[in-house]
Amino acid sequence: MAKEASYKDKKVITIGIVRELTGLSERQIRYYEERKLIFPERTSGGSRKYSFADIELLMEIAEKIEDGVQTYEIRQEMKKKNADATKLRNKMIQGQLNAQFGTRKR
Amino acid sequence: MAKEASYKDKKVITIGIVRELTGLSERQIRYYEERKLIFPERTSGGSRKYSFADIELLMEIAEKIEDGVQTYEIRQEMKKKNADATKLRNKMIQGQLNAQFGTRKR
DNA sequence: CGTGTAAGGAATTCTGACACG
DNA sequence: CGTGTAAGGAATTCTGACACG
Repeated sequence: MAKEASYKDKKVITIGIVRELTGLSERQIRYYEERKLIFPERTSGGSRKYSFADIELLMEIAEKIEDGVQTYEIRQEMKKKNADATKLRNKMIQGQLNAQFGTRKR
Repeated sequence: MAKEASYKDKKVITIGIVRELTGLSERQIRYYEERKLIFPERTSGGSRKYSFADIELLMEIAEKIEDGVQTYEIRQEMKKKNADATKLRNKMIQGQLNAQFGTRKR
C-alpha cells in the first residue's frame, strides 16, 4: 500500500541499538512484541530488526505504560486508529471516483 | 554543522544488515573503512554501526571499484568533493554577510 | 501485569594473518 | 591491490522459565 518504504520504515536496527535509542530494556521491547504492539522483522539467523518508526512507536508505548495504561488497552487504541485510517482512506478514494465518474445512486 | 542528523545519517545499522542491503562482503566493507572511505561508529562492545547514507556511499564505492578505480583515487575524489562543498558554503555565507552589512573593501 | 534475571545455546562481529596475484 | 578464508575470542541475541506482586 505504501510506496518506497523510505528510511523511516525500513527494518534494519537490531535490538541492542533500539535499547540504546529508547532507553528500554530488551525484556520490555520483546514483551511489547509478545503483546502485539510492535512487529519487528527477523534476519535469517533469527535476530529482530526494527525501523525508526518502530522506535518512535516504542517510546509512545513506554509513555502510556508509565501512565498506567495496560498493553491490552494500547492494543485496542492501535486497532481503532488503524480502522479509522482505513475508513478515511476509503472515503477519499470514493471521493476521487465520484469526482471522475460522477456520483451514482445504487 | 548539520542540524538534526535525521534518519538518513544516524549510525544504527550493524554490518550484517549492511551486507544484506549492499550485497558486499563484510571483508569488503571493513576494507573500505581501512582505506578511509567510510567511517562507521562503534557500539560500546566494539561493533560497527552504519547509516543509510553510509550504505549509499558504499554502493557508489563498489561501483567505482568495479570500474577499475582504486581506493586511493576514490579517496582523492571524496576529499575534493568535500573541499568544494566547503568553499561553496563559505562563499554563500559571505554573500549573506555582504547582503546584510554591505560589501567592504578591506 | 509488566519486568528482572540466570541459563544455555546459537548467531554475530572483531582482529590479525596467510594466500593469491 | 582488493578480497577470500580459517582461527579464536568476545559481544550479541534468542527462547523458555522462575520470581515478584
